[in-house]
Amino acid sequence: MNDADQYSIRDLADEFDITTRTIRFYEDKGLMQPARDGQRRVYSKGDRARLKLILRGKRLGFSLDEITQLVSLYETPEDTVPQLEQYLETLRNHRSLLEKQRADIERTLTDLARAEEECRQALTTTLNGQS
Amino acid sequence: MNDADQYSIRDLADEFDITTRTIRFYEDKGLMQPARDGQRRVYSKGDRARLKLILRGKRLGFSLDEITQLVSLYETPEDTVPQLEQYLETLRNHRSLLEKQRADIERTLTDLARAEEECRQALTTTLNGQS
DNA sequence: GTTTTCGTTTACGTTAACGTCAACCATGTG
DNA sequence: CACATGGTTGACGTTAACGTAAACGAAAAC
Repeated sequence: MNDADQYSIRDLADEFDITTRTIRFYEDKGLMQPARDGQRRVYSKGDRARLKLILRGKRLGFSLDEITQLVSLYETPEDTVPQLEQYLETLRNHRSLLEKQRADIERTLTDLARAEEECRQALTTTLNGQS
Repeated sequence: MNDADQYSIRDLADEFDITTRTIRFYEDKGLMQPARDGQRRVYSKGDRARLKLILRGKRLGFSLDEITQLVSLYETPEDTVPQLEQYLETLRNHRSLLEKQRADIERTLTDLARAEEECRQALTTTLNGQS
């Protein structure tokens, strides 16, 4: 079951270092809909990519509800003009949110860099025996 | 009570669009220790800055426990060599974590840009009447 | 002077995101 | 065939991060 675009639930759990419970939970929440071989879940490459997206969203601090939105963004929307425009709107919102978050990170990194510098200064001073 | 580096709990709650309950909760967790005027909490400029840091951490998806670490990083550590080295270590860990997170954001932004492009293509195609 | 307006403590309620456990197939291995 | 292995569906437990409500104190407004 390891070749040909097919993954068991354990394959994915091990690869991404999460529990099978977590994966089933995501399915409960409607985030994934793997195929079945009889009773067992069978995951395709697309399912795997989708899970990857979900976990990326988690790392970025999004809730599962938000991730539901985010993930559905990557599926091609319907072809009517109002739907496309709605879709574009949602895309823009998510982008601006992420850009704010990136700015937050930049600020924090700057702060950390300053703290590191001060710390190194203190270390050399201390090592030189100056009280 | 609005001038001279003094803020009431409501001032801060309104400014940062959170509830007073949240601020008191952070205090319970040891994240803040405002002064008191009799029974009432009085927040200094430093307290306000600290709260700002906490909220930034939240936006970045950190837990309050992690934020406790992060915030304490900005206070000058003790001056013994092992403590300074421990401090530097923690700083580096946080930095690498944030850098990973930034990379995640870049990837997601790229994906979003592609989705936006496809969407705009679809829009012009649809507007041109091509089925 | 009393009645709003803020604030305080205490305590129980709630939601998201899983963990944990039980009871039950299915299957392949000795 | 027995049984160990891996998966499945409930169902209840747990933790973090607050929400909400009660019961009270103080001070500011009418």
